[in-house]
Amino acid sequence: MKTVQNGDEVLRKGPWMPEEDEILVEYVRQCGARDWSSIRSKGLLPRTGKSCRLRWVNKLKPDLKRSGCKFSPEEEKLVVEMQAKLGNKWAKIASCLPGRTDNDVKNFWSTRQKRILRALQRPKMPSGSTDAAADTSDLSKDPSLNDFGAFQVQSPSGTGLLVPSGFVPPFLFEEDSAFREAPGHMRLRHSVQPFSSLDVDDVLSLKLQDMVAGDAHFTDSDFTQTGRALTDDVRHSSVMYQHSPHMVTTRNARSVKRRPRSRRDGRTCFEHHPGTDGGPESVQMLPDIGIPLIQNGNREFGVPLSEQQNNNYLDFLLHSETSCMQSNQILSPELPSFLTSSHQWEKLPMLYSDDPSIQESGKDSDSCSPDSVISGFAADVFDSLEPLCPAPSEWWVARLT
DNA sequence: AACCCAGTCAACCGCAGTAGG
DNA sequence: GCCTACTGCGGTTGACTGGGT
Repeated sequence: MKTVQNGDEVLRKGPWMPEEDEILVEYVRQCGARDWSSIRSKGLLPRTGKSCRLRWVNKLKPDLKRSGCKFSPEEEKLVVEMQAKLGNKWAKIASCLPGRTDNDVKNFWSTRQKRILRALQRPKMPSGSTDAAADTSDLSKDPSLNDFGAFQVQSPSGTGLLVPSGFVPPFLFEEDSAFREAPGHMRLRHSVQPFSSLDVDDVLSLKLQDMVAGDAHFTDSDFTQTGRALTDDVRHSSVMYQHSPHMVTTRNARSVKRRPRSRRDGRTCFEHHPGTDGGPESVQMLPDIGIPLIQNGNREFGVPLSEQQNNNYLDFLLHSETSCMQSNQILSPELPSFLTSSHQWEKLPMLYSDDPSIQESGKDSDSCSPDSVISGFAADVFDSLEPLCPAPSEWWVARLT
């Protein structure tokens, strides 16, 4: 219990005592749930009006579900749906959930978000990879993996989200004429402006189909409507990421994947593929934009296309993680995405196959960690990268502190 | 048993909207 | 119209707890 001297008065803060609750309940019974500040002015309780109201609303009000009562699946579903619809309007959402307060909903949501963050941060290592798995148990603490295998999104409040680079939604990348090499070609931007309207929740709640088809998001008018877009938030880099060199989109969010292409001077550039910018055929690109319907040995696994189209990005991530972990596979996007353009990379799935013969054919290293895989590559793999490309450590728009 | 960590919950803080003087 | 107090909301923090090591 904390007390604060406020002039002649002593204000009490911290946990409420049962006696205080009784006084408050009695006050509400007599005077109604209003004039909270008069509780203090009448000398009933040494608490601020705000504190009294909060205690009543969150704890003492009749018909509240008792604390510890977990959200039912129906409640969860409703919260998720309403949050997608309304945003963080906890009070509004809570009003649709009998017995729940805005605080309940808020806490529920933040817990859920943490769970998601952890799920996204958790590396998907093949079984039997012991040390490597332990060493990378938290991607965010592994700078080398960050440099090659992940991007981070940070909310204005500073909460970071780490996403394997292969999962980087392509719309996070913006075409920039300054980087155009020639008509039909473009280099990957090194200083991509993050679309500030895309905070973590935006990304995670996207419908996969929309991501590919480009129907739902990110027209210029959308940016205008969001108000925040491309303005201060951008300058403050509320979204921080590391680019995934083979994924680029145009300004109007036609999701386009451009595969690295060798140039005569040895540099890598990215070729525009007409017909991949949002038409129906683009749905077929789901696996192609880093969504892991990936080849592994002779198998494909991942989420059926029909299901992908119905899921949002978050659902998809969790689903794919689960399915891949169940089959002891590693998601290919966990690995350095730019290397997927290399022929050297093609043998990587073998490392993660559960078929020993396939494993053997691809194995030239004891460990299966992404780092060890990278170090196992021939040096010339990196020669094919864009020479002007800054070091991975410089890819960040800003570094998490 | 001690420690660590994640999850949960309660409460605070700051800000914005509103009503009343 | 301006100021002030009140109220409500959303973000954040810190205490507590339980499970795992």
